[in-house]
Amino acid sequence: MLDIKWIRENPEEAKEQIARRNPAYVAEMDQMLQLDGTRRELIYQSDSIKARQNEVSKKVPAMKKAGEDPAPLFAEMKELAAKGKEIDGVLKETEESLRNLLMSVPNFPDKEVPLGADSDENVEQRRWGDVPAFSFEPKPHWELGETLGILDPATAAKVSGARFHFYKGMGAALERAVISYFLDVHTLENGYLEVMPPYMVSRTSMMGTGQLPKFEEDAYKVIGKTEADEYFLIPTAEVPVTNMYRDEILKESQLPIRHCAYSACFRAEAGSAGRDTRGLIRQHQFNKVELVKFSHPKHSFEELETLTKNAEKVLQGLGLPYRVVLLCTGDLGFSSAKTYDIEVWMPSYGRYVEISSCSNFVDFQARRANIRFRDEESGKLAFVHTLNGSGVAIGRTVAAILENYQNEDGSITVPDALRPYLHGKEQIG
RNA sequence: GGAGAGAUGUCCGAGUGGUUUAUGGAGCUGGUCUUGAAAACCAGUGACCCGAAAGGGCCGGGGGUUCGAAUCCCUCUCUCUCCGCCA
Repeated sequence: MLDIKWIRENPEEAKEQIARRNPAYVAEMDQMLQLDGTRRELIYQSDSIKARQNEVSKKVPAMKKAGEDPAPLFAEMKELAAKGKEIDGVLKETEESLRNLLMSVPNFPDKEVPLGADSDENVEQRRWGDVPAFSFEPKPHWELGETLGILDPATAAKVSGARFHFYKGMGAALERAVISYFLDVHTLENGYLEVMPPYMVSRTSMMGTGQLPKFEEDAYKVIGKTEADEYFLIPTAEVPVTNMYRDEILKESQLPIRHCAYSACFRAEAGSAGRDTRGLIRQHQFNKVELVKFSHPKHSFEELETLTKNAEKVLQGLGLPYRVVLLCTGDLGFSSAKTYDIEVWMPSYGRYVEISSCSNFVDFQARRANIRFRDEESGKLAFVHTLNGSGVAIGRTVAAILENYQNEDGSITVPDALRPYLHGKEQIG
């Protein structure tokens, strides 16, 4: 959520900044300013009436004490109450409209984010590792997985539907090994505290991180005994882990807080019909290790750099070639001010494929979720900055391992780092 | 699922219809004292919203009763205690 106070004080700059993302939002910014003006006028009227009510009401006990009859005052009081109720009704509607608008406008892109329409205009930052040169025609991971009997989408389609997978035997073990390896790197080497979050969260939590209200069709909703007994399946562990600190006031000395979390993730993939229909790339349910940080505003951009490097480290550990791109304004996620995507080399695609997205949300999520800290210098409460990134997506990692480590006979060499997690096994198939 | 209790400012915690402009502590800031610190004492400081300020509003969310609600009623959300059930 953007800061309406800042927008009010810097309307032109606010419009310029939001226009970098999409000029269509400029009109919404004007609408916001108008609603804010109305709101403030109504608050002034409402507060004036209340002040008068309090003033008169204070006279009543004094008059009673003096033996006077306070009844003549009651006529004005009744009138004030009726007027106040009317104004408060309009005020409530205005505040609701303003809030809805504020909740549905995306974050300002950071000034360093390059201007661009879509992913073609993202800017490559660096590459790591050598793209493997095969002496044979490399197979896509879905073919390798089926031949090896370790991936079974057909049975999953029967049991659940499209975009689900059964992992079997060494496939399941490999997925599990990758999860353990990533968590070990992040907890033991990168200094993150592991948490295991709930997979179902409240509507309020989904609002807090920005998935709602705008992207409800992308989420799976779970209804219990009654309509009010409503949960959302988490699309990422970012949601429960960020909301751990919702409505909390942190001590400055606690910052930065760094958490890593493994979770299954659930996405409806609305609007992506026909894309990546084969293999592990785009599933309704997938596994992911997520990194989440709560930072002092002063240091959040440095924290984004280290977060990204922490995520890169696990790919380096597995020897998977990747590149890092800085997303342009047109490709930036709703809540993010600045995002680096990490893309792993996928031989079947003949290009790099997104495997992690590392973002600094600055105070956008913290304002929605009301996550604050006491600034020791000023003694004031201020919003923290939240960050998160995949560290990294498990299914896509397994796909990348199968493809990059495949041998001509269809077997897979197990990367060194994973062997301890697979009882020393060096090869699959 | 049954029964009960509760939600007040950064934290603890008073307040059950009208001088409460929300007691009182703790914390934080400044001062006195001290070689320094602690303690003690003095003063200042409270979330959030509107306002340039003065000031006003604001006691979990929403609704109601009343001339007047933190206080009474309804409702929602959450927390705690006991009982039952259960991996």
